[in-house]
Amino acid sequence: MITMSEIARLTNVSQPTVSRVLNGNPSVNPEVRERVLACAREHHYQPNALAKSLQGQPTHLLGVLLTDISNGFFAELAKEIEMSAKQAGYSILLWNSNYEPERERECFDVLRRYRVDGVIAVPCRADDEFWTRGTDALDFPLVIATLRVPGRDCVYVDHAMAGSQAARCLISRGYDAFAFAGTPGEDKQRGFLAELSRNGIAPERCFTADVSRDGWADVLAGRTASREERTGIFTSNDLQALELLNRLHAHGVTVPQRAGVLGFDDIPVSRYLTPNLSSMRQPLREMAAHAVGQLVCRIETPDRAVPLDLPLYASVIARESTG
Amino acid sequence: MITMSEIARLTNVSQPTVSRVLNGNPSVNPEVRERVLACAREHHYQPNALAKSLQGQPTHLLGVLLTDISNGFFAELAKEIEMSAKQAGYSILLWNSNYEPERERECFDVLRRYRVDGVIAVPCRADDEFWTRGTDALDFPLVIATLRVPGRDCVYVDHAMAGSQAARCLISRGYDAFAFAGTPGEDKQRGFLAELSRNGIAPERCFTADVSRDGWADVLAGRTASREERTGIFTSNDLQALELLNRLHAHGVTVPQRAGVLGFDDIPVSRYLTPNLSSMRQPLREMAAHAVGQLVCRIETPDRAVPLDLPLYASVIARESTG
DNA sequence: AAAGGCAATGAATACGTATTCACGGAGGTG
DNA sequence: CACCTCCGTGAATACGTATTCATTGCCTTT
Repeated sequence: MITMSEIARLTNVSQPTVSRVLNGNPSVNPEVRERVLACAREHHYQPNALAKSLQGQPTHLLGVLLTDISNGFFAELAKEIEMSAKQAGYSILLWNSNYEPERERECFDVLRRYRVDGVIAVPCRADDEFWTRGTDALDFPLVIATLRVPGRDCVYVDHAMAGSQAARCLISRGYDAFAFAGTPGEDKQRGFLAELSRNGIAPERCFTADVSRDGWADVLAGRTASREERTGIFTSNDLQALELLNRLHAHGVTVPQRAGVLGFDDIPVSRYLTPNLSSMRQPLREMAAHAVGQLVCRIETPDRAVPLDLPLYASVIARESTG
Repeated sequence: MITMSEIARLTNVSQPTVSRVLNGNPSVNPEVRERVLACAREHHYQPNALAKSLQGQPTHLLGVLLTDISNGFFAELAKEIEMSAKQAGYSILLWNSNYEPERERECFDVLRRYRVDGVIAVPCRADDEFWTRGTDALDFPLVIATLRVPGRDCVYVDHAMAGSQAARCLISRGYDAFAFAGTPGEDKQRGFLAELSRNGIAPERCFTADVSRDGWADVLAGRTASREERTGIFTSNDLQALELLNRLHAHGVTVPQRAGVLGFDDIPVSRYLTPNLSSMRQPLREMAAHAVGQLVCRIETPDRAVPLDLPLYASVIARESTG
């Protein structure tokens, strides 16, 4: 691959002059400029980004650490991040933690080796001390996406609020019993139950199902079938909603008449199901754009301002499964 | 970030000695080695990968160029590639072409700037001359994934064979009319029709639908409803299959009794549908592993051997929708 | 005891780039 | 005509690392 010195030799100038030409420095003879540019074009010159960074120049590399890019949600997020980053002139070094905290540590070592200018990360767990405490003396700015980590720059969706929105949606559709399917302790569950209670729904009409137990969908569907009320069910993600729809069908519960189902994530297949799945959509593009924006801002003006804590809001996409 | 020279200063040795210690060179005093290692650990030293590469060392960076990572199929592929690469000691520079050939060119410029050791690419179009011809004098090894590009290293799934397998599957289930839904001219379509013909199915019992026309699913479902035969339908991907199931349901066609549906890609939701969607699964992990393996091989022994042309085979996952 | 070999180490250099500094010449001013 | 300024240019250097080469001191061999 051709270098500046090589171009300098071919055009009978010095290497610094080539550097000046290629970086648009005005103080260079127009005739010389043309000669050098022509030569560079001819040989498809591309500057060595690595050598540049040795001069203290930024690498224009951004680390992106995800839990699992094969998950459609993160895949979409990654795409939006990549597009925003590209627009800002940065390239993406991708790393998958596979939900293993150990991999997260490993990732940081590698990213430091490549001298990335900054990192956008989706931690496995928001309460891991590696994220809350251990990264104080970091070598680069870090923005957390998807989760809220107090004290750090973070951009995320307010899941408690989403739970609350979900509850309002199901109430307004006339359901009179309610269930949440997800992992116990989730913010969505808290928000969901709180909103139900605020609306005067008696606790005995509110259920929760733990999706980490085998057969949860069957149990929940059976319970729904055996009751008189119309049950509005909110699930923690769309795949769970699909599984539930499947079991409800098996138990003869008609959707949306006897039960309403509201998913979360709005995966692409939702609109093709019978009935179409209602879901909640996270503002992925905004999340990515804000994360990259904040990161670039930190990179370019590294003063110690207060951390950004930006909650965004999901929106209900009502289709057939909620009537 | 701490450097070798800094460590050298702190431990009263020379920088080359530090280099020797950190690279496991045996000819260094054990006592000195311990002192240096301790210091490096204490300061969380990480070598500057960029400076290393200036010495002609490999960057251990792999470019990965995809059309669209938000597509679940490529997302899964990306994950497998990343895992294989990580295992081989390489990191991933990710780039999305968004199906725009212009972006592909742009990507190569950037990857050259970062001096990647090699590239795995999924081109927008296999017949683009950029891939078939323009990359002869490339600065790094290149392996094509997913598509067959004659004359280049490539690892892909044999779609014609997949079409043929699909036809055999549907025939064996007792369907007596057949349809393919996809883009005209696809290898899958060719293989599908050829196999039907080989099995003596009359051409008037074989249809094709062009999914790029609005309402194709409705038309195909209507046609299926109006005929006497049981129709076995093969779709080019699972999302199309879902759309079709939806329309078949609307037209009162029961699946799998009156029509069978076989998708392609085996996206995760397939198993939650009612009825469960039968599909064909591409060996993603093998594809990724072979692509990375071949690439690493080219990187480490850059002799001009004949290009690899490795077709892999998809397999039918029979669920309820094909009876 | 002299010669030879080896182990441990440091000095110097190279990689590709940006930057600082110095130099020469052209132009202007007094 | 002497002086100063500014423009265009090249020489030298720095960045962090690996490598080559030279040096030192010690141990073995004759």
